[in-house]
Amino acid sequence: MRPPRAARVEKEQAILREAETQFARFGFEGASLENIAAAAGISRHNLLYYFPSKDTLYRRVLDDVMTQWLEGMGALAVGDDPAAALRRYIGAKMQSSRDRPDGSRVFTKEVIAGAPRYADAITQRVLPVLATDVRVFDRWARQGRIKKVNFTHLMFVIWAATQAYADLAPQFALLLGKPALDAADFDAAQALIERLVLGGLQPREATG
Amino acid sequence: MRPPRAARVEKEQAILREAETQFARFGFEGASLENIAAAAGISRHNLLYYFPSKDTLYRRVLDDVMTQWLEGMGALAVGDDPAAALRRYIGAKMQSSRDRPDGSRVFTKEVIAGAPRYADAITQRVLPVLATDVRVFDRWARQGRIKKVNFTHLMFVIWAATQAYADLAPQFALLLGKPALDAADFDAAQALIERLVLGGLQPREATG
DNA sequence: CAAAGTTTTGACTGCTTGGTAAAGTTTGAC
DNA sequence: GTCAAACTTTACCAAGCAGTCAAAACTTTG
Repeated sequence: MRPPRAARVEKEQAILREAETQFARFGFEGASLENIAAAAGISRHNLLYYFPSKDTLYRRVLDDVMTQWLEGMGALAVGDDPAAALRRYIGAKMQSSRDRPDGSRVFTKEVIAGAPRYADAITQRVLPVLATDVRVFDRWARQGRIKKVNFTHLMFVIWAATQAYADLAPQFALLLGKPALDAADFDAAQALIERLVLGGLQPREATG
Repeated sequence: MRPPRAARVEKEQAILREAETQFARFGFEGASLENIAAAAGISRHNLLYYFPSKDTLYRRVLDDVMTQWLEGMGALAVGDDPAAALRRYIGAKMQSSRDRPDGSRVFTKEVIAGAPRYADAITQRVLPVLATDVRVFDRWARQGRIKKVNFTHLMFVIWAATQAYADLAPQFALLLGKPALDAADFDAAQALIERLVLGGLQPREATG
């Protein structure tokens, strides 16, 4: 029998959307299938028909988030202007923080807990892309176009800074006296991060 | 009756220590008093004698973490050399990430969830100290000693970068192919963050 | 319509949760 | 030793949890 995929896919997406927000708020252990199902407008038993276990659902959410991230990462070496490439990468990561903060939050919570359920995917999917990007940086450094620093840690810091505007947005908003971050905040943050990264990679004239 | 404080304080500290690791791993909803008590070597009911509710215990953990952080923050304006002050501040924050990563993790998880239980403390305790620090930056900028940027966001980025080496340490370790971050990693990260921040604040010669 | 498939629901299990009330035990001051 | 305060344990509660099994309802296709 040819199943009417459209309806099914649509329902799965609704479940995944709600799961993302609930996992972001309560973490794996704290979130409940009951609440996720209710938010998606179905019963828990029905949810368990589409995703046979809580673990399966959780991994799907993380898989989707990571797939989106890796697309941005792989594009770092496109073109050959370091400044342009870095700006593009920072912009893309920042856009993820704006558009899909809950995805980032689920991922961060998983990592904070020690990645008990997703360590394998991190090493298998992220590590090769990271290695490629670091090699690009090294080439640029050899060509004298950017200062040679520890590029692995540079990527870590860029991740941390850009993801913070998804994960820690509530705190930042509180400290800015707003109900939520607005476009101007994201623009200011992005400009600052670009400045720090590009300024720190200036090839001539060391700092301090 | 004069209670023998020593034993009591000691037991409370043991509970708080275990609570910090459990909350860091599982979050507020996911952590259980049963497990925290067991890790501290007492029964759940006995724990509830020292901390009358899960909420009380949780807030105490966060209070302690924040108190330690604010000490470092308030010291930013000591002396009058921007570079030295920033280096000192980054170093202090980085040291917190090394020494007490679980504290940072509990805090981050709370914020990611939208700070449902701690928003008041963040505004009441952090905001004034942040405002003071930003004013110091502004003075330095007026004196032409550092470039004028958005200093509030600068603090956010410094927090994000330094805390990441507590919160995201498991991910970083995985990607570095180690069981855990070592002293060299923290040193390299700290040097890089200092470089980015100080390089980005260079008063003359804008970047790009 | 009827049969084969897909989707939804109901009943149920076994377990853990935070919290209360009360009884019991240890402790230290006098 | 006495007595009260500090501490610990036992018993209990109502609620929520993930997941299994089978039956029922609905859709689609011959």
